[in-house]
Amino acid sequence: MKSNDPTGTPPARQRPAIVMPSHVCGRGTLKEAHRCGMVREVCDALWARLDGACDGIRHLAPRETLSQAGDRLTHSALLLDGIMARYIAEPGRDRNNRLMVSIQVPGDFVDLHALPLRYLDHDVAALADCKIALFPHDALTGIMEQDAEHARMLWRLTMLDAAIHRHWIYRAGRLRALAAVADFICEMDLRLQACGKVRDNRVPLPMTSADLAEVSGLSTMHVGRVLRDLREANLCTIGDGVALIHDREGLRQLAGFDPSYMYQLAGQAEPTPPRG
Amino acid sequence: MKSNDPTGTPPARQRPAIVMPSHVCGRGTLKEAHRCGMVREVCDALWARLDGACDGIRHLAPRETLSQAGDRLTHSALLLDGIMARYIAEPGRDRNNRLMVSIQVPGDFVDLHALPLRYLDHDVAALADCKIALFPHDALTGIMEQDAEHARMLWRLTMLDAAIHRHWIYRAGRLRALAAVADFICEMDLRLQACGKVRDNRVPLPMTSADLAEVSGLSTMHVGRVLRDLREANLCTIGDGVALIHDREGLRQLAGFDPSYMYQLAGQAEPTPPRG
DNA sequence: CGTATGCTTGAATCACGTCAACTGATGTGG
DNA sequence: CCACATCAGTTGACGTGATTCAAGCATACG
Repeated sequence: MKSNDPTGTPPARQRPAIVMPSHVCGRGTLKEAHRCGMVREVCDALWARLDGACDGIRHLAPRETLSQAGDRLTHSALLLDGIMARYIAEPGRDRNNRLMVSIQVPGDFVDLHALPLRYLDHDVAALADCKIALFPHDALTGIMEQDAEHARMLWRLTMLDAAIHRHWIYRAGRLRALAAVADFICEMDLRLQACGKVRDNRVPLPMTSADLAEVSGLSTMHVGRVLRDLREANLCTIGDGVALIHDREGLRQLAGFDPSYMYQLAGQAEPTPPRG
Repeated sequence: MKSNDPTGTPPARQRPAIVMPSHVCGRGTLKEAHRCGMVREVCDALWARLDGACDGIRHLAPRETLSQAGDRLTHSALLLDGIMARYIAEPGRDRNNRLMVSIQVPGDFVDLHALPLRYLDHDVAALADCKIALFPHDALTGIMEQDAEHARMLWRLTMLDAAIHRHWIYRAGRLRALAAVADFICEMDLRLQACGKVRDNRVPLPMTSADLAEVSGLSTMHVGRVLRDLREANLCTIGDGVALIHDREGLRQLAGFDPSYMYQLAGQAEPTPPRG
């Protein structure tokens, strides 16, 4: 299967894009507990249809690769538990020079954009132990054909992803190291709150300094300095798979954080669009 | 109308989101010449439907704003001629600290993502004189309802946009000033080639150093230094609204440019996904 | 017990930002 | 016609934020 490859030799091309579900599935696979975070937006009817379309649950080990750039994909995955990341590694697939372009939390579709695109421009991998639900593209196409409102919602989910992409461009282009890391923590805080993972200001964040470097485009060592500064400023303590938020307001102020780019997740009422 | 406001006073909220078409339109508005660049992907049937759905052509002056973050949008626009940009300006709408998160060339839908999102997280403005075709969201929804294949194609167009977003994240996070600007030029070269705007290696690029600074997250003056370096390295000469490519291969090598993130636009055959 | 992995620290270097002054082209009103 | 303003581009000096390299030190794991 597509695990991380310690031999360093690139996996042969034409790797089987076939997914091996660990269970045979069908109606009743998706629990109400899985309807968290971004996927909370879908209506009951669509959720029921997705439940019927799901044809597998799969577990991923930490650092395990789900798909690579260029793989022909036949399924898309909803992240049920854990945390996953998407990487661009140009040129020549240099592992040490890749950048994280997206991160997914429970309730996110990890690679729904592969439905209209058929293959992706980036790699998808698990950061921690993960559980995903698999949906054949044929079944998703069927859902789109039967109800345009459902098609619009699936589209919308990928557009919320794109809105986050834009914010990441802004972060990388305009924010300094300290503000950039603070901004990322604020985003993860909010997104993990939305799927009920934050208790007592403890944000579960199974990422090393090296992971944060791949998010922010900084060097690992400078990330370490930034984390120390955030800790000494009594804003938050990051490490051991947890971000402990000491001063949420201070952290947001430092980052200049405005959550409106996350639309519903920011907790705003739809009819009154945010204004700066 | 929503022009750039020299008085400095922000336009009153609840600005009319109503678009004033300069012509009354209908079938026959879209010419075959407008089917260039990204929109070349749409099939004849969808193109005909879009033609029927178009309810206005609008001209924009350089620097004129089409819409601002938070505006409730009722139309989406296809760029027929000119060049447009999308900006994030946090916090507090500081014009001098905004970043360009996207750029649109003829054949791009400028704000199709507003259809599932209803309002946007960023501003949209013209860089040069522009001509856009307007499509009411209701009519686009009608197209989606009638043919799921068309819905999938509209979705796909926005996902190609998102793929470019991801590359911009990569550029901002991983590339140094020289490589980043070179990379941007390579992208514009390719995209403007795809809409037939490049003749004799002259890429029409109506952007100032300040615009390029807003693309790359650099200061205006450092952009100036980078442009000088590119010129003295005999790679390309940028200025006066034109990028003159002297050595396309050298430029791509400097940037580490791999166009596969632009999918069809990169000129690859669909059945053989690109591999690095 | 040795060997990764993850975090830390310090010093040297470099890339980029900032400030200020200057040029040349364009436009405007008297 | 000239005086003046504006804007795009350029240059040089200087400050600083981030990278890089090297070394040290835990913990976890074979």
